Amino acid sequence: MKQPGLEQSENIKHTIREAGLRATTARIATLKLLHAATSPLTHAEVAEELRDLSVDKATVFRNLNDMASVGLLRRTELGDRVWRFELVTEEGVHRSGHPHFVCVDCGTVSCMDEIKLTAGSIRLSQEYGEVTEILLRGHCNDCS
Amino acid sequence: MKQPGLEQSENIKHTIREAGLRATTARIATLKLLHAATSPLTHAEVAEELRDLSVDKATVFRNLNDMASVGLLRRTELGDRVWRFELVTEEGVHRSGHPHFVCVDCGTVSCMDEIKLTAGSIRLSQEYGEVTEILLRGHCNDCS
DNA sequence: ATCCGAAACGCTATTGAATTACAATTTTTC
DNA sequence: GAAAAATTGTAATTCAATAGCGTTTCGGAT
Repeated sequence: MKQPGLEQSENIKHTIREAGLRATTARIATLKLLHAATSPLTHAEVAEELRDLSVDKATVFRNLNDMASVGLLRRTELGDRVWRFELVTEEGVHRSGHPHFVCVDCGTVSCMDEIKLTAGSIRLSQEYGEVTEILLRGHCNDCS
Repeated sequence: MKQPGLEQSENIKHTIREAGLRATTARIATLKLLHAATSPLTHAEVAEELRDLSVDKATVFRNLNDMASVGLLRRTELGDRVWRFELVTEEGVHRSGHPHFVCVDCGTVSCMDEIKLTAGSIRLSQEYGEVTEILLRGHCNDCS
């Protein structure tokens, strides 16, 4: 009989190390939490959940930011001055710089892969600069 | 010879009163400032400009928020946990939200008035939801 | 398996935008 | 011009987020 929890931990460890970070218990727990979550979580929410493991708030902040900066997580701001974090899945292909749609109500981030804003972006680049991220905010169909 | 400054003040006074607020010097100065600005201004920027008139920071905060809540200003959050305010003009393009370009290096915000993402947005709305804000991030021409 | 340097942690203090309490002042209306 | 109500100044406060620093832990090399 397999032990799914253990196997998941090993996968997560591997993922963290692949990203160039050390696989600490706090980081593993953070990723597990975000993996189970159905919407982006705030610093405070993650810190609350990890308090049982006696993980300090500052550590949670640092880990979330660090993992976001290496591409494991996506950091979004919904308009209430609070950062929210969600897992960047393998198949999500966050790399290629496609637009994102963020629901300001539930925080869900949708990747608009198929939308072609490329031509417009190129035209914009000459006027304003190099566009690295396109973000649309609004109320998603589930929330409105 | 007309006095354009005075006339503008009278118009602004009228606008403020129409919105149901009292036309105080701080509010008039704030609207004049935002009228002359080419991009949204932060609380801090407005407060800095109004310091000569010995207007307190708290007053600037309150006035900006109050005028935003009655529809004279638009309050936006561009991802750096700082509110920015811009004029909502009666006739202009500013009526409906226009895209913003934010330089991730220097923080400068540009209003992309002339860019027409409207058609695309309408099309997107059916797929994802109601788009209320369009934001582009990147490196502006001065920084790259 | 043990060692060691770098990375990460816990704790505490600090920043900075934004908000609030309350008394004093200004604006509007009569 | 005077009274009522809205607005302001001052100072204190909140809260997310960040930074300093000594200690601990991780992970590759011996």
